[in-house]
Amino acid sequence: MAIDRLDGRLIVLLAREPRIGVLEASRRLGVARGTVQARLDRLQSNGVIRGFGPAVDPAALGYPVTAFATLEIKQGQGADVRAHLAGVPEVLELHTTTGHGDMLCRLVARSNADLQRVIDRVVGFDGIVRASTAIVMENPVPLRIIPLVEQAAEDND
Amino acid sequence: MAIDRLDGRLIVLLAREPRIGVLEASRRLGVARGTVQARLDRLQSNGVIRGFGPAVDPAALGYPVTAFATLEIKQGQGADVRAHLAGVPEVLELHTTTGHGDMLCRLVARSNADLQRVIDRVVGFDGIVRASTAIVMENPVPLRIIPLVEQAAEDND
DNA sequence: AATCTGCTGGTCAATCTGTACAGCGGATCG
DNA sequence: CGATCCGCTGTACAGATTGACCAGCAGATT
Repeated sequence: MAIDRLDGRLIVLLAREPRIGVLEASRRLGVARGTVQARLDRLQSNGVIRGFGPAVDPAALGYPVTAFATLEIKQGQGADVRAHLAGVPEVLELHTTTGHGDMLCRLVARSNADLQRVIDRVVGFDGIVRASTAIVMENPVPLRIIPLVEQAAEDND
Repeated sequence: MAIDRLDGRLIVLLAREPRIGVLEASRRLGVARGTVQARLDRLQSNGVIRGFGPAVDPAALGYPVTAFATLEIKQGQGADVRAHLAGVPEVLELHTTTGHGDMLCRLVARSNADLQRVIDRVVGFDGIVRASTAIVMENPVPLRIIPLVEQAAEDND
């Protein structure tokens, strides 16, 4: 669970250059190949590394518009709303939260006009009382993990 | 840019089982290995697939609390605020948006108490006028891309 | 009809993977 | 203090995969 500096360096290295294999990683880190293999196995069974899936860019797929929608849900309808939203491909992510809204979801669309269609589909469901949408203009910090990994590696060192 | 069914199947296959190589993928898809290689190359230079970095779980790293903060920014301070937030490891993602707030960021923390520290650090900056935070309780739909890829593959087929 | 493009099925050498082993140093424990 | 455990090193091996080619072929384009 707690990662040490070597784990941190390994993760950062893999994040920066995913194509290098275990052997090359061991060379870069200055440790034996078996060590890297053991660390990787451990990190994966720990769940620290969930996998190495391809990072797909929705924009390149033809969905350049991103938005966040805050949804207010009718009491007791949570499960139904979740199931409904899970069925919409443009819903990339859904959270239930504290605070003003009850749920927060990330949407993508083919254009601003298309976003209207997506929102209609998202909110056109009985359990949803109200929705407010914020369209993303810029993304100054894309989803990242390296700084956190470095932080965690130093804390647990 | 537009992906066809084979691209879609390839991406989905890789997303589901990242460890399989080009050879195994070609077997599963029933095409020649060279074809898979060519498709992969194309998808990567298109930017559809940005890479194969490790998917790190912040919770397993010791950061089980996630929150979204909506920030209101003083006019003209955007760039400074961005730089400030980019320097906070617990800020995993930052967007500028339309709507009530001006920015939306995703935070993680070691605990609810620790979240206070993170928020203080985030909002303790001159350009930030107001912040409202929503703590994530559940994550019914974790960040996903497969349904969108399938959608895109069928549209452009 | 000539061209292009993308896919096929095959080859090659080079590399990497998974697995195993013995040795070694540091830390833990009775 | 000595025994033991654990993680890392360095090495070995067979088997699989990779990247790079190639000629042939079918469908679409010009």
